[in-house]
Amino acid sequence: MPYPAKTNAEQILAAAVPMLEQVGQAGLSLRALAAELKLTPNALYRYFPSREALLAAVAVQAAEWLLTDLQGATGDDPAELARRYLHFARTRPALYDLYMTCDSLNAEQLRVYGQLWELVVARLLPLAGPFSPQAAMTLWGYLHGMVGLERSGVYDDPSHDKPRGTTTFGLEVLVAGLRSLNPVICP
Amino acid sequence: MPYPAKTNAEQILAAAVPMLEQVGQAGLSLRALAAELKLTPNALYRYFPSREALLAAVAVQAAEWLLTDLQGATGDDPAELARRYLHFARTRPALYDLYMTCDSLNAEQLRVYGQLWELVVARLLPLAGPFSPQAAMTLWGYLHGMVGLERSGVYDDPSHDKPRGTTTFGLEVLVAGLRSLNPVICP
DNA sequence: GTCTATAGAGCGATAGAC
DNA sequence: GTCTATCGCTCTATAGAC
Repeated sequence: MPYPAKTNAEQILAAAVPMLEQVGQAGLSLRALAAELKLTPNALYRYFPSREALLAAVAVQAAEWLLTDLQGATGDDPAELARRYLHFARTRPALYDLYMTCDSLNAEQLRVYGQLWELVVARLLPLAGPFSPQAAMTLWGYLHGMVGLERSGVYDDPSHDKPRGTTTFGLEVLVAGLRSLNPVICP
Repeated sequence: MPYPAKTNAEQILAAAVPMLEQVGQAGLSLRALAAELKLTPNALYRYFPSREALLAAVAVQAAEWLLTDLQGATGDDPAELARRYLHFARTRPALYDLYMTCDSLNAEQLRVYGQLWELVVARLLPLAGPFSPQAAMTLWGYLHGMVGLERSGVYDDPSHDKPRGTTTFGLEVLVAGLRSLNPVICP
């Protein structure tokens, strides 16, 4: 055959991830990705029908990695879960962004997202009991927000001494609040 | 004079705000903005040296509006402050985004941001006392995160019944947690 | 399955006339 | 201060040869 396969979907994804981390979601172009793989841009369309589909595949990859990370948390302490979540978001910001904002996932791809949600709800059961879903959403929102604040650089503003290490402080406040709302469950 | 002034900085900003809300930060183009004002793209450069400078001016405008909204909150209840913050972020999402992510502000422009910070810290003094800065950052992070979650559509996922109305729930948890950490200040 | 070539569109910013 | 004209660059996606 005159044109043997030079690549495959896995290879393309593997090249897309570090490139995404460098240039961000909006900056990732099929042209640059193809060049990195020493291909013409057109070749990628054999494996992904559109740029959007490729990004969706990367988002699923990100969700799977995050799931694996969170599954590694042992015990009932939500702080361990939070620590791992923050580590992923901080060390792979563009991947985390894509995971949070990608809205072109099909039903099959959404399953990983569901697994993540269920894992967190299950881990918060000992702390929050029947309020576990609400607690999970609250914790998720808090962590997601702190990641955003850290990234926007509000800690670096020298003129209005922002407190350092607030992320941990807030987490303790949150856990304390959950405990106080469930004195029976968590005596 | 053959070419009298057809516009000014205020008018340009006034046109930029609704256009930003429609197309988002990345989608705002000088060409479209100029067309809206019935000008050629080049005319805008008399009033703003670059697209980035124009966006910075809009971000400051956004911060000023948010400050005015928050100043309208009376009493010591953080829920009122939170309600107004959420209302701004929900009703003017692109403006809120720009306010949170714009990183090309000069020192003068950053002053409004400082005023916002100081207002929140002051309002949280009765609740958190000496921990007021940490409490402010925690509350800010939580609200910012919930805005992001709401926007990413996690509440709409039908397959994994996410709890509704969690934003209020989490706020109460947060306040309860702050109270429990400061039993002396808030008996 | 990859290639060349191109369609078709977008953008920020600048030069110089008036 | 606004205009015309343009530079120089970006991109996704498609058509058809091999």
